[in-house]
Amino acid sequence: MAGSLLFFSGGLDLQISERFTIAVHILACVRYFEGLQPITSEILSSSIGVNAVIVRRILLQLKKAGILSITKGRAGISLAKPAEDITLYDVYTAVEAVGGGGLFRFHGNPNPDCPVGGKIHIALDGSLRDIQTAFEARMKEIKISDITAAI
Amino acid sequence: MAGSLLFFSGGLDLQISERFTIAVHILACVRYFEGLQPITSEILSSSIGVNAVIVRRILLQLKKAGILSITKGRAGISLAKPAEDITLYDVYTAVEAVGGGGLFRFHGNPNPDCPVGGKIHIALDGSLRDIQTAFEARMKEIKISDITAAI
DNA sequence: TTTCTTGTAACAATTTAGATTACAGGAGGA
DNA sequence: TCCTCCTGTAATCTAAATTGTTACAAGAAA
Repeated sequence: MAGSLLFFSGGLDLQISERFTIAVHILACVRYFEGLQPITSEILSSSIGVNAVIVRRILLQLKKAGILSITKGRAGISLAKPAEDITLYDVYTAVEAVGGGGLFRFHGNPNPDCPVGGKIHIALDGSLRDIQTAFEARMKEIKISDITAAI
Repeated sequence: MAGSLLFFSGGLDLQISERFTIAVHILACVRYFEGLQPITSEILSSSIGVNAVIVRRILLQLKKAGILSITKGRAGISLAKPAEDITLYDVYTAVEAVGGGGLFRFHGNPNPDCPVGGKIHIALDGSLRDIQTAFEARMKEIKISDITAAI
């Protein structure tokens, strides 16, 4: 098993974690409560039902992606742009883009000496990318405002 | 946190594991070597670069899905139908359909007393389903024969 | 300056996948 | 029929990742 190391690494990034729906929940809350009441990670935490630190970590990712504005001190969480301009794809990349692995995980050590093993990567990659692209395209069509409209 | 249990359960099935690309690799091998040489889980294991037991487990899933025919005794692994009739979606459902969770994981305990938390589920589910559908639709268009054609 | 809240480190607990060993039980050839 | 090969499957282990939790430094506003 310790034979042919591939350039692919054994890296495991899993796929879409709860972070994604949590992030959407956060944005929906911010949008909904903006102007009505101060929004803190603690409040978000209680609406979402996960630990406040988890919320803060995701908050940071959304901030880094330019989706949220955050100031310390008293309650300073707000959308950095209109909810109509934030797509689920934006949220997905903000929150999930760790290692850039995409949806699929490729097994790490196909045997290069096997006619199939040596080419499976190149033979499959294009298709996987197509699928991922279709997935992302649909995500780009759905906006945070679409979600909040249903609330 | 042990407050409001949702009907959603805390069930976590992760998403697309290596099983998927391994399964495709298996099918490509079977297709490629059929008639040329006997195919065993051991041989597949060495082409794929994962343990033979892992291969066998996936073999069973593919068999259960009606994609492969397997007999015990000597080398009896073959496609149960033409490679043109096996889509990546078939493989995906065969291998990944554990619990039927789909691509997304929903956080388990949104607060039902919060106007957002109480509705986030219903507000998001449709969109998530749309995205998943787009993903699956593209998968249905790609066949094992497309993969082997590139080998 | 005081207070609130973010930003972040450190670590435990949980979960999942894949690796490995072991072995019972068909299937087919000799 | 017997022998051998290989599948089917359980049990256990390891590694990786995610979430939960505690704790605290630092920034912003009142």
